Amino acid sequence: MIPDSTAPVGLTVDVVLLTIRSERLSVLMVERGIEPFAGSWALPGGFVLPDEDLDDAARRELEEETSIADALTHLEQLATYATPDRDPRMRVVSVAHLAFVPDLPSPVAGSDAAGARWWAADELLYGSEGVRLAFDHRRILLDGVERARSKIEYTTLAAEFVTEPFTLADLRQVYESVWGVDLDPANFRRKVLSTPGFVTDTGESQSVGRGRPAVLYRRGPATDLHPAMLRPDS
Amino acid sequence: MIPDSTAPVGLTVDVVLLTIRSERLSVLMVERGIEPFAGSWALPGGFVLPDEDLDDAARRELEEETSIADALTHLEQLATYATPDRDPRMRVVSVAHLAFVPDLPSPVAGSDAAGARWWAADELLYGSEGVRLAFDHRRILLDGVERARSKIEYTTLAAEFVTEPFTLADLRQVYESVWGVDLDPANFRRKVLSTPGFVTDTGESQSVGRGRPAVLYRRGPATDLHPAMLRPDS
DNA sequence: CCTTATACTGGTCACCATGACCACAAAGGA
DNA sequence: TCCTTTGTGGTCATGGTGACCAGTATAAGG
Repeated sequence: MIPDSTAPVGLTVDVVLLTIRSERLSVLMVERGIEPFAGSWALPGGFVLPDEDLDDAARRELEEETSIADALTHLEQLATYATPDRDPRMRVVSVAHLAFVPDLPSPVAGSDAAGARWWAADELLYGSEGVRLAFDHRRILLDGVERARSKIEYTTLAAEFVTEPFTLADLRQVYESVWGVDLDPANFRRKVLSTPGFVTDTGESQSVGRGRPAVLYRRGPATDLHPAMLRPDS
Repeated sequence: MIPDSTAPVGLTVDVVLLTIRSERLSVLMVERGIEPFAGSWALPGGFVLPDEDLDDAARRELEEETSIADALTHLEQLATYATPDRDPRMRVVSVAHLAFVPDLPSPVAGSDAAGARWWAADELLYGSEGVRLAFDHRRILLDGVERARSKIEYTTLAAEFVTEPFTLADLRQVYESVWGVDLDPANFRRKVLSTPGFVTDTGESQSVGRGRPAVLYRRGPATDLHPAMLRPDS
């Protein structure tokens, strides 16, 4: 019971910060300037301070490295990664977190790290280019994307990806980008409006160029979807 | 980036091991013999060895403390708890795991710890008796039970709670115990049998006293339920 | 100015899963 | 031999969904 046979371990947090950019699910990454994995892209994160809670550390690191000062309305724990050799320097246990923000909450400027930018998730995960991810961050990113895909099925968290006010097409675009499918506009509308508290009508409408103007909505008080939004096969 | 400002942290695993005993959802607990929290009940667990993976540590601790040698067919990570003052001795980060076993896989004998026994989950969580739980293990247990409740909705993991061969009544009892509801036998049967690969028919049947004998089944190859098993309101 | 393309809105219809039942079968116990 | 109990098989109404169609409201183009 006494930790005499335990090696020193480092405790870190990493954040999978997702958004929708140009109709694509995107993730914030930081280019590493030092070894190991210098030049590779890593999830924003870092060591947890003494007496600091995990979610506090996640928010602080996001602020320091990427100046995303936006109060993250949703930050949840994703999973913990502790494979002994995942960091060549020492044993490091990383508690990964998952967060959603609307498109372009801030232009990722004034960053502490060498460089921070948004990457399209599938480009980073399945792109043929020689993009290199640090540590086991590819696995973490895979788990984060999968968690996001299932979370928007049975919660209203998809609305965290859009700025208020938004149209039902905006919200539908979130589902289509995260799931990688096309949804029928009419059926999607019926589903969202039949869920009490998912969105609230503002009465106003907006035209974005071609097509009939769409009614504008805001996020409603509901947090769960019963029954869930069904994800099409492919 | 360099961990110079980090305090030493201890890394532990804790396991929420659930089963069904006497038609009640039950959890394996260990009585602590030493301070802190001597005399309180704790989840089985302990420190992770150097170069040891988290799930290996969880299996080893379960073996050491409770002699549950059964190869756990399902052991999943639950969540990580790292509140700075959760252990009065030092900062300890605990990665909680969740596992399901059939009723009475072994009588919890030859235990390393002072005492290990099964507790009915609701008795431990909401009982009026003066049962004391160590550390933040009440919160971990709450999260584990909630995870189990939702997991059996959309996976076939409920079958991990029964010994083969089993009747549909046995499987239904799992859902009723975990969810705390009553299910219609006929509708439950239709749902299970209409899900390909949930269970496989053995052709044999068994009589357990009163009532018509029930057909015996084994676990099928399916792992997911589409659509999910619906949990009644209350 | 009129036509066309585009996209949001509103509706119908068939299908499927489900909940609430009902009836029968097959065992044990009084 | 009832009678109770429990598993099995079925019907029926309801609600959510996918597929589809029609109408409306805007911008772009001739």
